[in-house]
Amino acid sequence: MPELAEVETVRRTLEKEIVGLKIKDIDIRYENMIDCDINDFKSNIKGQNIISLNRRGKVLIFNLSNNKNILSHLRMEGKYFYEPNLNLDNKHVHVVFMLSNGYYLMYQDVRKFGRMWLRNNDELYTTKPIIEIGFDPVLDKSYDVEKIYKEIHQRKIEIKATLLDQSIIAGLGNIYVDEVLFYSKINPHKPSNTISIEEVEKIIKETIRILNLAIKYKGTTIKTFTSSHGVEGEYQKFLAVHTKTICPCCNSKLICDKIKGRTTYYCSMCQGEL
DNA sequence: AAGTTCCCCTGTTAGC
DNA sequence: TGCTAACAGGGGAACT
Repeated sequence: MPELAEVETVRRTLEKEIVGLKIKDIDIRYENMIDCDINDFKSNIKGQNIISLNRRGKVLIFNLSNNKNILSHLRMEGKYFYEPNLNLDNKHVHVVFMLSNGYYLMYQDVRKFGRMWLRNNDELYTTKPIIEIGFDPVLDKSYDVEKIYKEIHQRKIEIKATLLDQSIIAGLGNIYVDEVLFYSKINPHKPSNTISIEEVEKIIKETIRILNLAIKYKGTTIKTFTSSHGVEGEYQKFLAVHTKTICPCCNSKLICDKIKGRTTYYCSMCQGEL
């Protein structure tokens, strides 16, 4: 569920809380969360200062004083809590960082889909997961429309499925991709190889506009299966089609179906035929 | 190289 | 009431 806007909101919140602090110790309670040797992970982190907190696509990057970085992908339900007390009753807390000011940074993930990696500064952008991440619509101030058009146009799958692929445009997930396609007036089922370069430009501009607006409102909070104690955003008030039933533009009934196994909302009137 | 399928997880909900 | 199966979904791995 956290998409670029939510991850950026988490980054901004955490940045104020933890940058400058030292990681005194780390407790990994669910080992599959870590994508490398647990002991290497621990020994490389313990005793390091948190220099900065960055982001690329949906990946959080904790830059440490030993030129290493903790990469964290929240996937579906990952959340960070920064609190003075350790909550051991919470069975969904899988990683605990003990900080130099006595506070705890706890990573909670009900579905356990999240992952963490450890990368050196010099390999950060040339190894997975970040090497797979394409144009970041919020961080990258310029883009090559021709290149993005080519990457989209050479695929035959539905445009929504292509936009969910982080290697072309990064940061869109199931909610914002529906919004972007609605405002771009493009049917999500349209084959990617029938998308024109003008439509690609529209998609990029709407992606930049919508993600920045969503960040302004601290992301979208939609009721998931679990009650969330994480960052509560406001952007759900501005959603045009995702989770809605009536088109805000023409008042016709929205269509709700599946693309790549993802629930998809769109207006067949406003977003045209295939 | 692109596309397809399976898999990881667990809380919630529909169905019997 | 209690059980089971289906479902939700981002992305990686393996395979075609």
